[in-house]
Amino acid sequence: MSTETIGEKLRQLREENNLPLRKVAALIDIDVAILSKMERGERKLTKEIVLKLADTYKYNVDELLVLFLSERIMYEIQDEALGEKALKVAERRVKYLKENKGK
Amino acid sequence: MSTETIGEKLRQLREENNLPLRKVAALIDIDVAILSKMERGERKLTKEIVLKLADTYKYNVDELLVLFLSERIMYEIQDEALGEKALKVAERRVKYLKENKGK
DNA sequence: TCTTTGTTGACTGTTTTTGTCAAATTTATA
DNA sequence: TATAAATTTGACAAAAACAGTCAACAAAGA
Repeated sequence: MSTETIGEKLRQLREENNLPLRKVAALIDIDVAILSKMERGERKLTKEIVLKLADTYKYNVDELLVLFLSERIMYEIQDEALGEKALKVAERRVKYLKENKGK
Repeated sequence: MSTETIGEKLRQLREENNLPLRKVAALIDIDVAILSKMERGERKLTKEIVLKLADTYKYNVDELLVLFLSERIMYEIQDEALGEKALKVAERRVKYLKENKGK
């Protein structure tokens, strides 16, 4: 099971592409410092940045987005004892909403 | 399936106990306006408030907390197409963390 | 050593959130 | 209806969270 954070994943991708922070930051138009912090989890990523980076590295966008979203979800439940139950309830509700969408 | 929000649930509980906002607000030491907004979903609830209200109404704390947490989770994924997948990934990760807790 | 790369922290301004309050509205009851 | 009780609403200010900019610093390589 993959236990890496999205930040770690993005750093890995950047290194595989042999791109320095400086260049990637320029490509997606943000400050080097911010990108550095995002890769290390010191700053939260945004959906937009994730999309731009997926494009930059030509990497599966959905996989990155799922990782990104799941991390935000995990942040919400932190170390809550009831986290797992809450996840299951949320899942049921999402399914319910999907079935009744547009209604 | 229960599709009510935690706010609606809390309002229902308050009414079942025949308590006016004024009194409950005084009991848990917050402003009436805030409690009113929380019940109607205009203000986000906090874990602390949920705990205090469960106590005030003598209602199952875990049930309310799960509702509370799942609502925050749903807020994170909103109308994301990948929301359901992200939930599943989060679930796997929580389980993984549980198994390896303390390590 | 010089150069490139990455990290860190301070500083600024902006947005978001929070608490407080009073006026306005709704609801219930005498 | 008139009065009181209950609830809602919006304005305001304080506090907290967040985002972008920059320069100094540290690490690693050529």
